[in-house]
Amino acid sequence: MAVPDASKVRVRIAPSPTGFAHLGTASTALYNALFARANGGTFVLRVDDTDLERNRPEYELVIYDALHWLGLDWDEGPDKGGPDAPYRQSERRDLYREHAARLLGEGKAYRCYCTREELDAERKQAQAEKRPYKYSRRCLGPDAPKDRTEFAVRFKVPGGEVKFKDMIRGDMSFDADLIGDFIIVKSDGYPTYNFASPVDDAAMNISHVIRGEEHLSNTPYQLMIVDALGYPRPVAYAHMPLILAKDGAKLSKRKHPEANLILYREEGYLPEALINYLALLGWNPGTSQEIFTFDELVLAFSFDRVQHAGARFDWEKLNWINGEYIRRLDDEELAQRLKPFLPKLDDATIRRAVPALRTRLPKLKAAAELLEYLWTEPPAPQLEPEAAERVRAAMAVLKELPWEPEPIHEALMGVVEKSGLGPNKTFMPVRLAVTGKKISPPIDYTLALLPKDVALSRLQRAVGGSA
RNA sequence: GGCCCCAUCGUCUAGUGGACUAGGACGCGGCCCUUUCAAGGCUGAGAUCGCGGGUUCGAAUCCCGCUGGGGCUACCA
Repeated sequence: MAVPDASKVRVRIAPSPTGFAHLGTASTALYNALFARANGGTFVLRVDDTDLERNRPEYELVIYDALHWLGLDWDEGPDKGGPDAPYRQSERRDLYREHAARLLGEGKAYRCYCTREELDAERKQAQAEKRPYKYSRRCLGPDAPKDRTEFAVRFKVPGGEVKFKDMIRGDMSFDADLIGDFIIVKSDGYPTYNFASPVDDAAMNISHVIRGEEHLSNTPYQLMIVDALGYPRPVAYAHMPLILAKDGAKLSKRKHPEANLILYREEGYLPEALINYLALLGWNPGTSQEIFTFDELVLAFSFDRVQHAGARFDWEKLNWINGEYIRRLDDEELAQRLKPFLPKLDDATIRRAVPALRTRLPKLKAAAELLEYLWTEPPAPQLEPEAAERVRAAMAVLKELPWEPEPIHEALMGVVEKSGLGPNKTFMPVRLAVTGKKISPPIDYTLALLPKDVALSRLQRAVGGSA
């Protein structure tokens, strides 16, 4: 084991490979990464795969992929190795077994042969009598069931007061007399979360435990394990406010699509925009700055400006931030990022479209709707005679033009002027004829992006007749 | 039920006893710009600071109670 060095900042995240990359994991990873970077520390990724039912090895990739996309990179992990390898809890079972044996040997833990049914009955009984439930310690006494072979290991909770420091909430204190003896090793031989986590944190010299608020009440459990094992406790904890759904409920993957990180990439949110939004959910810089690069966040972030209450997720604000980031991208960069969302278009066309797209995209995927007319044949519009006349006038000048936005713009303005009518009297029927929609990029771009012959034939078709 | 955390515009938040007729951002309304849609500029509405008691000359800010929300209380993490 590495020599503990209290001055060194080491933080970790410990996601479970359930086949789903959760928004909360990104949020926690972000705060850990920020803290590590700000303190010249190390960011560890540990895979918490102790639930045989739910976890699949191949699901690790889903998490790596999402975190990489967000640019949240770790220094040590199952895929990278490191001084405290292995970083997969399923591969650290000897360590947990060893520690459980030690606790067992010292009388700080004991085998529990109770069945789930018996335990359920105990719990229901307590509930019926309106008394707080704690395990009865049956297996510690003379009533312990004999001739059974399957057992779990329980930690013998010493009771008393458990105190610790939370960087967000200050001094915390829990009454451990209220905590029943909890299971640390399941009957399948795997450790439970509240055992594996503190053992690993100690073994990996984790200095600061930064995680979601749902773990606040777990902390006394884990601290008792650390103490019983004689390890130094982490320097401090930080329990981040939860991200809530729009309706104020906890984000669940079943009910709330926004819980799924993959969705953001698919919809065309920029990773740096999501990071920015996540940072602002539950934290604020104390200034009016809203847009932050990662490096700026490293400098500005501090736990004492973290909110204590859960924060609701808001698509509108995310869309705004994402739009801000999109508008700030230069042409080439925006074209590159747009490519996956416009598979039907060649690079040159995308590049030509970019200036017309920039201020119109709350997310990259919106480009597809705006440019759909380039790869689909729109229905021919029904034009009023007056509108058809405008289209004919436009066609007349368009025919002789170099096919670029500027000349198209100038020529069309000439047509508008001659008509003595508002520009929209000409532009809207042209737009309708070419795209089939009332909304499109500016008309000069709308036309120029289409091959000239295609554009003209659509106009011709709209006024009745062939080209 | 028990324990713990929390509570300011619809949402994210500023605010740490007097500068608060409670500020900003998103969203929403209006106006301007304009070629549709955006973007941009200006502007407006929107919170009796969850409720009730205290403390104080004075409370969004401190204390107590209540209510409401969330978490933990699993051989899930």
